[in-house]
Amino acid sequence: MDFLPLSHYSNKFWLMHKGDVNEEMALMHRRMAERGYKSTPQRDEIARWVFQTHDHFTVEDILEDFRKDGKKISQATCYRVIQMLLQLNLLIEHDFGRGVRFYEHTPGHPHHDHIICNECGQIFEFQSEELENLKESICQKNGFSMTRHNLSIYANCNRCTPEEKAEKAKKRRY
Amino acid sequence: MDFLPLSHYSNKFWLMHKGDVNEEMALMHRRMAERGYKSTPQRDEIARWVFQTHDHFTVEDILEDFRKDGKKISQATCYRVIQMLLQLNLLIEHDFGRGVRFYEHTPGHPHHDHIICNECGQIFEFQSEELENLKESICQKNGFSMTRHNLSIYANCNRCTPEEKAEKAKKRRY
DNA sequence: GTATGTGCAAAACGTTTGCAAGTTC
DNA sequence: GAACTTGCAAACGTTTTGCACATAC
Repeated sequence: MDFLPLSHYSNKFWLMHKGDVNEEMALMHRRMAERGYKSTPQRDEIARWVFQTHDHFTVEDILEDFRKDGKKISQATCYRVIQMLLQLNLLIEHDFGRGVRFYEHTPGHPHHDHIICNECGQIFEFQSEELENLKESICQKNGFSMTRHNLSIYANCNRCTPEEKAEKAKKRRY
Repeated sequence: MDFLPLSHYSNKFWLMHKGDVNEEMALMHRRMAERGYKSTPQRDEIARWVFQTHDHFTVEDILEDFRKDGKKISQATCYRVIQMLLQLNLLIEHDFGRGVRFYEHTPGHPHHDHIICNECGQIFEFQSEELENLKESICQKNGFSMTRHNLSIYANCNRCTPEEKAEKAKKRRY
């Protein structure tokens, strides 16, 4: 069991991957070409944002940043590009039961599970080989071929003080 | 690892618990009294439906059955009663990423995880003590006190033929 | 030039809420 | 009779869609 260095505490781990963004863009363009998707400035702009973000994000997060930067890309396009990235297997979708869909890009981001703090809303990631093997073997034994899985553990973290929790909970939009 | 006899194949397992409905109603009334909720015909009617249903259901499922039976209970009330049952810990909520919330009642229904078939949409249940222990130990080791968790495995089942899958997929609303 | 993608506004979806009227205790 | 619950319709927040215009190849 390994806890990844978490983007919420420090995103050093992921920043080491910064150089990958161009690689991921190239990968995307290859897959787009294969499937007949055309390359457009909007798609590139959104994809670059996505590949640069090493955290769980919502569509609103993208739009907010674009508004701040004065970039005008419509909401509809944004949703459509996210759908495309999902189709190209460059993104995965999470539903943490907060009424919004969260996304994270997959290239360079190995499978992991999530722990969501009930109190402060922070999303933590962890990996457990043992857990992965167990899931796989449960499926195999019972005649399922697993395509993806999603373990969300809701818990109370001991990472912040009650005061910090209250403050973070207040700031949470979702 | 045990596969429960699944309500989707046969609900014999759960039907054995049929006699519990009145017990569950009594439990609900006790908890309602404790917390100052008043007893109303609508609450009883909805609760009875919930406790009689040994399957994953949506609010729309309840309303549909009531419409069929000519029972007039408003949508708003239905949502409100579900919220109450959640508060009373008689119900748990699942989000299988289909845009609707699924519920199942907890009394007499031990914790289990889910496998959702990508092709036919059926929801299967299983229990694994090993898996539960592993989740618990991961949390403990890392300073989280787990309150609940949610493992959804998406897979292709081998339970029905391609034709049946196509047919079931067509019927799926969610 | 044709097929595809974009932006806008409107619709769709499940869910929640404000309020007046009705019910419970 | 005070407090709570209901039903209706309207509002909500996120996501999707229809359509006219623009762009990519």
